[in-house]
Amino acid sequence: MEDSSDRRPVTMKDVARAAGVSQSTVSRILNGAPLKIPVSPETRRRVNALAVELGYRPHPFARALRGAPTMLLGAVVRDITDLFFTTAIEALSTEARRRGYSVVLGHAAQRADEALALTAVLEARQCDALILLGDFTDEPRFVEDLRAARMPVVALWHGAELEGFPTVNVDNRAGIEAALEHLAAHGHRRLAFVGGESLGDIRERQAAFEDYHAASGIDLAPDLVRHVQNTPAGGEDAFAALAALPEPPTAIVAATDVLAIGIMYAAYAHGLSIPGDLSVVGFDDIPLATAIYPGLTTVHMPVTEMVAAAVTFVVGGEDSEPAERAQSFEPELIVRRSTGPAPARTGT
Amino acid sequence: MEDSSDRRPVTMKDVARAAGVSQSTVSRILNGAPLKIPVSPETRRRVNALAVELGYRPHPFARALRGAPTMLLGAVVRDITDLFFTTAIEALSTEARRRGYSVVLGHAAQRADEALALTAVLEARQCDALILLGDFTDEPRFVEDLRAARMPVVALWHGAELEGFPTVNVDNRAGIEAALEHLAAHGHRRLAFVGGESLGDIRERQAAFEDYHAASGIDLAPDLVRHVQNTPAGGEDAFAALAALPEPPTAIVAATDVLAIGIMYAAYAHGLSIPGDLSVVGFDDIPLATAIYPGLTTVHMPVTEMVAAAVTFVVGGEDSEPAERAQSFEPELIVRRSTGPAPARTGT
DNA sequence: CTGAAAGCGCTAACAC
DNA sequence: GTGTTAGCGCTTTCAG
Repeated sequence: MEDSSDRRPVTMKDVARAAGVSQSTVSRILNGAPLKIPVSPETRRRVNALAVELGYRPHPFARALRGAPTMLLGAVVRDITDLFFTTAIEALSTEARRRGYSVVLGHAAQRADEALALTAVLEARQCDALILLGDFTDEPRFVEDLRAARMPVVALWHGAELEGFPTVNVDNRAGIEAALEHLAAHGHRRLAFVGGESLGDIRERQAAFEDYHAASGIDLAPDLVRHVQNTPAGGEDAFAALAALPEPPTAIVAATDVLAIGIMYAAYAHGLSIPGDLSVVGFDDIPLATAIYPGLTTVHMPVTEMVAAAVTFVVGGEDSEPAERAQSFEPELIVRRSTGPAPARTGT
Repeated sequence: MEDSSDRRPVTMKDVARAAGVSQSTVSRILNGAPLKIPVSPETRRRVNALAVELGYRPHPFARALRGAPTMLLGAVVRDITDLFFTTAIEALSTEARRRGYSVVLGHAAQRADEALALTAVLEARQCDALILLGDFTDEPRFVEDLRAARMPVVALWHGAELEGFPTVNVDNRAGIEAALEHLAAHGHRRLAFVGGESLGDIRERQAAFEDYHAASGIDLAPDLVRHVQNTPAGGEDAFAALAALPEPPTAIVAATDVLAIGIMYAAYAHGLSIPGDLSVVGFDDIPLATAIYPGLTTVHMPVTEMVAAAVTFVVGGEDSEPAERAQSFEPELIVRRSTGPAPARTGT
């Protein structure tokens, strides 16, 4: 059925020779809108058949050379082991394929000079666009390089504006407020906040937490706001510190689910029950959130939609163009079993 | 300092014009081994300086067109949300960058036809090589396409041989045996095995589990081997089934840490303490394993080395070439707190 | 030591 | 309708 002389890739020239037409005719037929360009149906049929039979595959680099898009999307992720970004990348990969793109991974290493090297690789016209996942404000040289690069860039979950680039974010304030109102309705009056590095989303979530206290007149001891590494281990550290307080909180708002998981484990290890002794709220709604006992109450984001919006920003819309340079999506509080009424023991 | 006419990418022609030499001279200078090719030191110096000053960047596609490697590694992952593969990808990304490569993600979608589409993208000479992460035997058409593609392919954690491709695997049998001996030393005589889809690594781990029982004359009720989805939720399902048994196991061997996590949660929810009432062993040693209460005893793999070996297979060794077409690495049991003596209640 | 020229696979004017 | 011709940015003979 197939030619067994399967040595060298089949080029247009091969197809042309086989069909007895010129190479450019083959190009026209294989590319142009089906019936837009003037070619005889007969030739068209013959060439198409031959192309399939010979197993012709366009060579993307040759096309790219001619100025065609590479159909490659560069994804730069702050920390690819972060469970949240893992799901984000899956969504991105799916959305990219849906549009015919592939994703080139550029997980930003710890070291600044590596992030730099990254630009060189990704910027070298290899990708049609760059998608930043997470906050990069602590990588100023990298951002500077990006600005110099002539390539569409979008910042996803950067948390705040990234001067000069379109951004797609979640309304962190609304998410935190929903969580706090939920806790308040359950009688919690002594709340703690645990976050990772004070960047982007985290910073916004913390600000919302603090503002809520100020607005509702609840006293907020500085000890109740903790910064740790954004890992379960970090969450454990934070719990340890909070549990050691003279008057521990009855509820903890974690800036991410990853932290919440660590907090819950540490609470169990400490002999507490959840939500009996302590309520915990997360943020992100990673898949693990449903699989963790007793189910994590958390703030869900429309990840798929956000990713789609980001892709639209950089490679152009599917239908209508996005209006603004910065898009914000509304999150939703998902109430599971990790939150409940404040324990009675709470003092006046 | 910099030219402000920062419009179009700087090509060799630009550098040549600026230096007053021919474009081919620029090519020679910018590529050839530093002093191997005959060019006057003076010209060399001037061209190099100009290249930097103008911000010249080689265009990889033009090079690729000429037959140069694309420096792109395609990574096809069964399930990119799998916590284990997440760490694997990070390792791969790091190793790739170390060698000057970038990673193109091709996470295989659920649906077979999508996995197929994958080939078209990755096979089209975009990548220098393909790295398969996980088992793909249930995707025969994909594997078939791979075989037809003229591109180096290696299977990492495919679990068993992949007919025709080099493979890099862990010695699953040794890992399971270490776990079982550890449990046996603690007096456990009634053990259960929980695994995901019976593919690759999972199948091997299960076989080792069963063989161990046969060899040591321990009776193994069929009910004690469960297959569930490879997620924490799957682990919970498995635990529920095992706990409902007339004589539940005193220890559970999970084929992956992800499952172990679900099992542990379900055990807590069931009122059990670990390892007091139940011992749990995992496999993989994902980062979460240390961050989970009370610390998961699990089988660790030399991920970095394995990834490096796989890359060496497909893009050539750094120093010496690997001898075999299939490499196997030795795992190591990491004992944490999720395993302990079998509870006294165990019947005779 | 260096320039001219060809060509990688493909697209796009421009002829006929 | 279809062939011819350039040329994308780069490497590589082949002449000087």
